[in-house]
Amino acid sequence: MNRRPPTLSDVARRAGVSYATADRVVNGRAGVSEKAARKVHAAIKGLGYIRNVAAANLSQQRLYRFAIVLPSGSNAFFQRMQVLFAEAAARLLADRISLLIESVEAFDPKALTTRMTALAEERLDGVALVASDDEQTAAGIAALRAREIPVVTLVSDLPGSQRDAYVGIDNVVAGRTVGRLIRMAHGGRRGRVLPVVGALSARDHAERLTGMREVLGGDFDFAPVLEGRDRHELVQKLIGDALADDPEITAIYSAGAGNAGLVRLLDSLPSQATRPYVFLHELVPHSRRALEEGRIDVIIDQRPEEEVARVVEHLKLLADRRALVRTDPIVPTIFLRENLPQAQADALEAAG
Amino acid sequence: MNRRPPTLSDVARRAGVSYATADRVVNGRAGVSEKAARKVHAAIKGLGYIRNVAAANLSQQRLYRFAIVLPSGSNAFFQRMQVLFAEAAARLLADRISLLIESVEAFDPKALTTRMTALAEERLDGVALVASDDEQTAAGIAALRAREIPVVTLVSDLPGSQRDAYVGIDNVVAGRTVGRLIRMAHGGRRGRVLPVVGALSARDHAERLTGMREVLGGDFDFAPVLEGRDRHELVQKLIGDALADDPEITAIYSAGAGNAGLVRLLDSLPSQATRPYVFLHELVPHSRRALEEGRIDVIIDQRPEEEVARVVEHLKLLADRRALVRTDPIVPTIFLRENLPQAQADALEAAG
DNA sequence: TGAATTTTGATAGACGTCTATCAAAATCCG
DNA sequence: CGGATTTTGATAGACGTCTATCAAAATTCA
Repeated sequence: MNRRPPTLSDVARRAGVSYATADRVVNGRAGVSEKAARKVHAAIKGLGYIRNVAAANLSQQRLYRFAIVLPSGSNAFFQRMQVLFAEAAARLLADRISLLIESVEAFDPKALTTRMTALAEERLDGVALVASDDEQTAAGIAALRAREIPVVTLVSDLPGSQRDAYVGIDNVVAGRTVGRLIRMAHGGRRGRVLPVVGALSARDHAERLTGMREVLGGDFDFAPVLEGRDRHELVQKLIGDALADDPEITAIYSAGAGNAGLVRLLDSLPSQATRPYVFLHELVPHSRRALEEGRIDVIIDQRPEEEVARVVEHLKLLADRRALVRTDPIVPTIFLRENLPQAQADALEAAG
Repeated sequence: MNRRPPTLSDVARRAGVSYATADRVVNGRAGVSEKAARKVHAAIKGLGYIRNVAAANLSQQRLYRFAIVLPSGSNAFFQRMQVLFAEAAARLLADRISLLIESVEAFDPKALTTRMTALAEERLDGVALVASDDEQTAAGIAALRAREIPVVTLVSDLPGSQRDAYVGIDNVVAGRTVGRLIRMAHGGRRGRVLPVVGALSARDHAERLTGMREVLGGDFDFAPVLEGRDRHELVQKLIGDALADDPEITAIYSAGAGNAGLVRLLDSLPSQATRPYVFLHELVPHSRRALEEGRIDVIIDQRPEEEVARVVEHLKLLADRRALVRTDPIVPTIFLRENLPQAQADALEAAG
């Protein structure tokens, strides 16, 4: 019925060459005539030969070594991501995969580049990093690639660079999604939206606003964009002032971080007054609590668990020189009070 | 720096026993004194020994054989699932995992049980199946478990049975989510919801309605529940009649299948009239198209891609007698026109 | 104590691939 | 044609685990 899968010896036999020659072909070593190579490839195809990765890894005592570079700091989202990578690392030991989780100062391209240069010296099988949008980082990626180390960008992409893949959401799509939700929440009525970002120069934040505007078009108007630098206190103060100044605001879209400040502010509002609809990004302990308690309405999440899984999957495939699967962007996920993931609750609490 | 991971020989040496004894301990074979077993376990812990699965599988020429049992028929959701499993099967060959994808007549517990009995005879390493809610199925699961074949339920659970795990959404949660969205879409105004299911006796459909009612509470009222038997024509006719009879309806929640009929009906409505909000389940070609064209508003999806990935992950872990990870239910995902996954579009078209 | 039983040790071969080596054969080039 | 070069074949050992076998040692029990 189903007999044993063909081995490389079977391939060699069918191709009419020696095992050594077949081996040279599949491992791309030099010194094989074209004719022989063709015969081997034909045999591989004919038999449906698939290299036994387990045996291969065993024979080379292969240990996959991947480095993950995350921005440090108090950002709850990246703290969560770090926890998830640490958990993954523990699990992956059984598959002989080791993750070196590194932190670099956030928003510091020089620090990132320095770290990348150091990593290029190590015998790594792949690197994942949160790219910042500048040439230094692009050069760092190129340096890694020059040493044949695959590179995956995470959360924030650098499209012009030589990275092998990007794992993260499409921020324009995320913004459009929020736009649609804002429209829904207004139930056909017009409204006035207060956009809040970390900085307008941050590509991802800007893209999110663009997306939102695409959907809300001319029907809605917008208060001036606030730049909260992703800092809790600043976010809290700016939004507080804006709401006090402008009673017409019906919705707040916070496209950046620093949302603990936003939540604190909402907390301080008189509870009987109708507050604006609030939309923000990333499911972390404080945003989760705010959603559960009805202080905010929607969280758009990029599902870091899925991102972590995909990063590892990509790095493994790249290291094995296999084709990538699931290269489509992560779909931004909408969390309401009702569909909050249960299991995460504990993990989030423990982490935060 | 990082030296080679400990092998079972290292464990034996440290425990002061022979390799053979250590091997007997880790593989649970008889004929080992308690004292020796304790020493070996201590050494395993002390060294942080992790069995090299690659080597183990190699030595046993292990080929994982999993069976996936899906309901056949024209249901677009299960058609998609079948495609996803077929794709996964091709990929997994490289990891020496073979998936036998089987179909049984939908809604036919006897057919399912017969198939399960047949599967219990095969040398399988695991079975995943869409459980139906009856004792025959539970007995079938028990029969598989009696032969040490792990069982994972998929999409539809059977909590009382001996299944090792369930992969799917919590339908009450899905219903609550829809409830919240209906509430949002009404922007604070009251409304009247038309619930449509395949059958009220179908546990998942009933649970979804329960969830929705929990959230909409007393503020909304409900038209009588329609039972469309998951058949396009019936669904189309019933809803058409209901809408004609009851002009107060502001929203339709279709918790079951047969939504091609719903879409056709919406198509036939006069385009200038304001139609009710429409919420339905499962992203498949016709529902996707309807959402893109603005004929419906929201699709709640259980992300079959993720379910497929988890099923395989669970089966593999169960076969290796390792601990399961990610046992929390799948989170129902909200799709709006704006956050439809791009890459899927082609696959869905190709499949449907 | 002595025989029966249980536990332990030592070891060999297999799984499929990789790496390396050396000799033999085929091809190239002046 | 003959020497240099390239290509091929044959094969051995390693990776870590599993399975099996056989003999030796320890323990149990009458």
